[in-house]
Amino acid sequence: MKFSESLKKNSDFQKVYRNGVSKANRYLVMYIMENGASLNRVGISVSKKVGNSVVRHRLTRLIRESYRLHEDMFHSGLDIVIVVRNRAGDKNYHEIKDALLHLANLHGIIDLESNGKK
RNA sequence: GAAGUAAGACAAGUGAUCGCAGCUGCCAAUCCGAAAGGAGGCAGGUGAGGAAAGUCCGAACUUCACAGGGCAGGAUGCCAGAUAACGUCUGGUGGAGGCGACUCCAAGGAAAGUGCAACAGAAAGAUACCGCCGCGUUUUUCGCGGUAAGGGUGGAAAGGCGGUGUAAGAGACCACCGCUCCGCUGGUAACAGCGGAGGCUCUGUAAACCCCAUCUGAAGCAAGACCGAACAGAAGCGAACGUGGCCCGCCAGCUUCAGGUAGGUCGCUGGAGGCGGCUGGCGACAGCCGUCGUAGAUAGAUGAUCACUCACGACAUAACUCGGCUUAUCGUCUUGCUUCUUUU
Repeated sequence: MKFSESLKKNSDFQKVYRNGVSKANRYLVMYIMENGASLNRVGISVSKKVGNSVVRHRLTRLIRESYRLHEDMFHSGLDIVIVVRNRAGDKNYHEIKDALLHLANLHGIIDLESNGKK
């Protein structure tokens, strides 16, 4: 990913959970916190309640792919944590992508017009 | 052809675009570096499973512990073999099921001891409820005694079955079968066959405690090895400044050392390896020859979109590596064998 790296340490996740702003819809929960850097850092969390290893890996990839393909639209300098809710287990790419963009729009961190030009 | 049984193979496919992780090659130009090289870029090729799962056994490897012996705990439990090893596998023996192919079996010990056996039933290491027989009484009834052949209960009722016998019965006696012991024969053995003797008096349960025999040190790749910032530590040096009348000392600084945190490198994939052939063995397997190169991430890589085809796609994602076991699973195909039916 060009403008982003992944969020790795547990302490980073905890920091975002504690200090960030959260919004949710049917399938996802998104936590946002400004990190003061020029890059975005993205973390994805899928609980074991959602499904077995295959389901969890698939959801992680769908979210990562959704973010990657729409990276240009996101504002930078943010720490983003995306938590998958239980009912998202059997959803396909388009539903996950729409959920992700919907949440980003709620947070006001994306620029929809740049997508229209592209 | 139908039904079944055993063994094995596969686990939707093709193309295009974008994306991810190692590897190989190239890079005059960007950044770091004295250089090697690295970051980055481009190209090529590779990239999860039959169970990768459960983590139930066994091993390899690593660290720690360790004179020797015993106890406790744990595991295994017919015999012989295979194997690095096993609780796995192979071939047998015995038992259970099936017409059969074939499948299944924690398959040592119940006179060492303890426990448990609900309910039913008269009685569960002992018994007489009904019944049968005898005697007494007697219209019936009732009482005493004998009896396990019959009924009923139960998972299980005192060896089975037929006869002799008897008041009725009973291994009381006899034949056959079974059980235990002894001998002989066959077999490496489990065991089988034959012969003889004995009693048939004492149920089941040891995936209940237990007894006997054999095995067994612990933890696990987040094992562990190496390099190694920062902070704090030790030793040495210590110009100037400060403390001080001055020296030592302290503070600051430099050098070295040990320690081993963040981080990095290794462990990390070529191995008791796959495939084919020959030889030995009933077989598990072993030996020899040829051939193949097949993931190594470290918050954790296999995805997305579009198009087409079909049977419309199950269970499920490597994390040090092997050998097994168990469990989950949409379906497709191959081969051997069995039973039945039809045709010749």
